[in-house]
Amino acid sequence: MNVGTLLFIPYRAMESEVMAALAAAGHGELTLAQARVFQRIAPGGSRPTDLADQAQVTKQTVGVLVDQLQRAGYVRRVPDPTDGRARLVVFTDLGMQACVVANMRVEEIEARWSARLGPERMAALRDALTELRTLTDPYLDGPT
Amino acid sequence: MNVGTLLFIPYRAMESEVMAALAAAGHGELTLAQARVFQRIAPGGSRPTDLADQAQVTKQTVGVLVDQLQRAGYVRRVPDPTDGRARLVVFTDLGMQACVVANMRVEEIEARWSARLGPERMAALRDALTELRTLTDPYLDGPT
DNA sequence: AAATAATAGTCAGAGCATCTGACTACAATC
DNA sequence: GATTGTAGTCAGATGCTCTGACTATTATTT
Repeated sequence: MNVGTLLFIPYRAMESEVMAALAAAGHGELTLAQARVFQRIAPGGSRPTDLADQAQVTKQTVGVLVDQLQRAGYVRRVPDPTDGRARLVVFTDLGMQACVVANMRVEEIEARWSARLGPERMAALRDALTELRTLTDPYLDGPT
Repeated sequence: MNVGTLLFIPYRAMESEVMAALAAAGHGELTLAQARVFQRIAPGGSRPTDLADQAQVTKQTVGVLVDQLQRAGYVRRVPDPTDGRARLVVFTDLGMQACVVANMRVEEIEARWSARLGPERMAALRDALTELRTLTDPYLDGPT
């Protein structure tokens, strides 16, 4: 089985489980596509263009998804004080709550993985993946 | 950065590069969704239902994508000799050519990753991911 | 300072992917 | 032989994503 598929399996498993945790916490209206943008919003807010780069979709797509997130009450758009053309997508209180739910579940999953592999191998896995970013992440020189 | 995202980055990079290699080899009409089903077809043929389980989409979706692959000449549907209800999706010659192109590129990418990490860490990465499957792969008890 | 080019974002329209629900055909079980 | 389960398809609807065109603002050039 190729490494690409081996990467995909746990990635997809984590994603599914986090979506389930969100649904269980009352955020069932969130779709996967919305969540993929949502999770990339920085604590201090992010520009739609940056979100598009990171999620590897067009900025039009991000625009649609941010519209939906905004209508559902998870984010707001505020003007970017440093650039009159830009706007920042920031969390609302509801959005931050969802963030907490998701992050807690991510930690739980990572703990489970670590228990299976042992702390050293888990750390080695993380290190290896981090190093691969230098080869594969087109977005390494990202925004703040 | 959470491990889920770290898994996603190289996965997506490999996928994109393989799609580019296919396009460069004249298979530019293949879409990502088609390829995700296509790559899971076993050498001896696979049932649509199995493909759906592995790709984690509904069998209706697989049906649509297999229709497209068939129309494009990459696969054929043949009756399953062991079960009158079932059909097997098998590669055509063109399909096998595309397979070769994809597999060669996968090997090339894995070699590049291995060169970066060193053979031991690459092997450890593969081992760790394989072991995680026991926790995360709903499809471990798969078909032949 | 004015003109030009580049960047951030939005609007409109189209196509593809995916789902739910309902259905047919065949197989397995009782 | 009747019932239940499984493989697959058909139809309809929704959601995601894209390309192309546009406005507003900023940066660069002359």
